[in-house]
Amino acid sequence: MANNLVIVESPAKVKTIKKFLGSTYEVDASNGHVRDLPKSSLGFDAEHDYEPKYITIRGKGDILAKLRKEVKKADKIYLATDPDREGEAISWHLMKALKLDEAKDKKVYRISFNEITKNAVKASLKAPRAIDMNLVDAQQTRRMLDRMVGYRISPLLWAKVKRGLSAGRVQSVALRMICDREEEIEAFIPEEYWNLEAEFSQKGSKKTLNAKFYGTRDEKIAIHKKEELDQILAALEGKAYVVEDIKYGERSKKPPIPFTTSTLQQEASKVLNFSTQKTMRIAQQLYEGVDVKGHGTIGLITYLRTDSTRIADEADAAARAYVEHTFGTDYVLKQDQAKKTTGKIQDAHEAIRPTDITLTPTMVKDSLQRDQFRLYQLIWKRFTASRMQPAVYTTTSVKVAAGDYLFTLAASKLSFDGFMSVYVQEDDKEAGNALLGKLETGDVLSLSELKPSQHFTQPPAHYTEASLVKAMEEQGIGRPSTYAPTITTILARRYVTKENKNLYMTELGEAVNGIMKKCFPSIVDLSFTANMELLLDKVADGTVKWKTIIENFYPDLDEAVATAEKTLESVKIADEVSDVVCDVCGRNMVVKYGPHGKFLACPGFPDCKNTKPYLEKIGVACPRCGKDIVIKKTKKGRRYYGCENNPECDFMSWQKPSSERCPKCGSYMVEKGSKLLCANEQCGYTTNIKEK
DNA sequence: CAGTGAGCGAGCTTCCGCTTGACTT
Repeated sequence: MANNLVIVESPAKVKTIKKFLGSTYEVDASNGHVRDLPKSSLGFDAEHDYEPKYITIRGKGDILAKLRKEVKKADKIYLATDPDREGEAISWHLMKALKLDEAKDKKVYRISFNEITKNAVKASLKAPRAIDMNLVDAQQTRRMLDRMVGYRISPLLWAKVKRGLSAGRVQSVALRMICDREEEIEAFIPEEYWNLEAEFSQKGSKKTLNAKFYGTRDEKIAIHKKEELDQILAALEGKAYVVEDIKYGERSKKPPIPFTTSTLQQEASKVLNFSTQKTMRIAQQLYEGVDVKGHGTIGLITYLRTDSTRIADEADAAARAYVEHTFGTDYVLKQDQAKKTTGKIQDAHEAIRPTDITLTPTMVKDSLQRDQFRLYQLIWKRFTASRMQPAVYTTTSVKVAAGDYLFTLAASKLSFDGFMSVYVQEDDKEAGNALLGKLETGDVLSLSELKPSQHFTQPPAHYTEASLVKAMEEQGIGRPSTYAPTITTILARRYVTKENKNLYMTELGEAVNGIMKKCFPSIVDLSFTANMELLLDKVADGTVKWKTIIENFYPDLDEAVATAEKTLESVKIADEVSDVVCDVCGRNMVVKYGPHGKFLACPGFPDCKNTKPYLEKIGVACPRCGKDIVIKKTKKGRRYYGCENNPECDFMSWQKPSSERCPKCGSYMVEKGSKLLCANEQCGYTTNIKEK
C-alpha cells in the first residue's frame, strides 16, 4: 500500500483534506513560507550574478524537521501549496529544504486546487505536474525587488532622519496616497451653493412631499449665491405649483457580491467599527474553528485572505436550496446572474463565505463571543444575499411647474425586497418621499413651505483604514495578507496617526514622503507595482529572464541611493516639548517613544539621563487630594485613571472621573458612555452628561 | 463578558508575502 504525503500551506486545512483522502494519505502544513532571504543582510551579491541566498525562516525549523520525518515514511509526495505565484515558490522551497529533488526513490508531484471540497481535492491528485520554474522565478524577482527597495532605502532614512524608519514598495506608496490626499484637502477651496426644496402637504396625512428645485424648462440651474436665490424666490412668489408631467418606472438594486478580504475589512469598519487588524483577528478565529454546540469544533468560514469572489459550485447549490426553502423560489437568484460574480481563472481561494449556510447566525450565537458573532453574521448575510434576487422599487418622477421654474419630485416604493430581506446596507436605509394618493397631470399641489439651504462643496474625506485598503486594492498595491499589516507598519513608524477612524499624516510622515518623492520618484509612483506586475508576468510566461529585470533595476537604485546619501540634507524632526521640568538639570523634558509607548526624557541626553513616565492630564482634579488626574496604562495596555501625586495619593479608577459632584451624596462622579454615575455605589445616582 | 491596577524604556534598526501564534500599541 502506497504511503502518500500531501503538504499544504495552512494547518487549518489539514484535518478536512485528511478526511477527504483517507488513511493512505498523511497531510501536513508548511505554515506559509519556510525559507527566505536572511533578515540581517541584503541576501544577494550584485557582484556575483545576484544569486539569492535563502535560509530557513526563524521558527520554521521544527516544522521542517517534522516534514522531513514524514517525507522519510512516504513514497509519493504531493506539494499542494496554493495555486499562485507565492504558492509555487513555497513548493520549490519545500523541495529544496526537504531535499526532495535528491530523493531518487520517491516521486514528487505538484498539485493544486482552489477550493477545499472533496471533488476539487480528489481531482487535483489526478492532474499532477512539475513545479513551474518560470512562476517560481517571477516570485523570486518580486521578492528581490522588494528586498532591494526596502533594505537599500531604509538605511538612508536612518542616516538622514531617524533610526528605525523604513521604506518599501507598498508602505511608501500607501503613505504617499495619504499625503497626497491631505494636500488635496489643504488646497481645497469650498464653493458656496444653495439648495431649494418645496415642501407640499398631502391630504389627510402629516407626511409631506419634497420637491427639489431644478431650473427652467430649458436648463438646469445651479444656485451659487444668495442673490440668485432671492431672485428665484421673488419670481416664485404667489405662483401655483402644478403637476406637469408624471413618469412611472421601475428600478432594481442588485444583490451584493460575496466578500473578499478587502470588502470584508471595509464593511466591518463601516458596520461594526472594527479596525482592519481586528477584523482579520476575528475572521482567523472563525476560520480556524469554533466549538459549536452539537457540531464539535468546526471552521465557520472559508479562507480569509482572498481577492476572489468565486463560490464553489457545491456552496452555490446549497445556498440556493437554503434561500428557496427559507424565502421561496422567487427569492433565488437566477442562474445566469450568478455567473457574473465568478472571479479570475487563477484565483487561489474562494470568496469569504460561511462553510455551511445552514448554520445560521442564530444557531451559533450561543457558541460565539460577541464580536465573533457579529462578524459571522455579517459574512453569512452577505453571502446569503449574494445568492438572492435584486430588490425592486417602483418609482414615480414628477415635474412640478411654478411659473417659469421647474421642480422635480421623486418617490419610490419597495415592491419586492429580494436580497434586502437579509442584507441591508447603510445607504439603503435613507427614507425618501412616500407618495400616498394618486397624482394627475394638472393637479395643483399645496405648498406648505419653501426651504432654501446654504451649502459649501466639501473637500475629499481623509483616508480611513477601510478607504485606504480600498484604494490600495484598486491600484493593485499590496495583497490580502498585507493590507492590515501595512497599515500597522505606517502607524508604528509614526508616519501616520489615527484619530477616530481617520488617518492623518504626521510631520515625520511628510518628511519621509518628501524624501521618497524627491529621491525615488519612480518607486513611489502609483504605477510602480502595476509595471512590476507586467514584468513579472513576462517572467512567468517565460519570455523574459528574471535576472534581466534585476540587472536592469538594481544599478539605478544603487545610484539613486548613493546620490541621496551625498546630496540630501539631514532632516530634524523636533521632539514635542512638555511643560514638565527636568528635576536634575531644569530643562523642559521632551516626549520620546520607547517600546511601551511615550515617555519623557531630558533633552540633555546623554549628559542628563533623567526619564519620567509620560502622564496625560485630563483636566480633572483628583477627588481625594485635588491634584491632576492622569491617564495611565496597565501592563496589559488597558487604560485607567490615577492621581499624578501617586504614590502619596492612591486614587485610582477604571472609569473616567468627572469634575461634577453627585447632587445627592456629594461624592465624585465617573463617566460611563453618555452617562454620569455616582462613584458611591450605595448612592446609585445617575444622570446624562450635559451637552456642550 | 467579567475581572482587571504601574514605575520600564534611548544604538544595529529595515522590505513584502505566505502562514500562525504570542503579547501588546
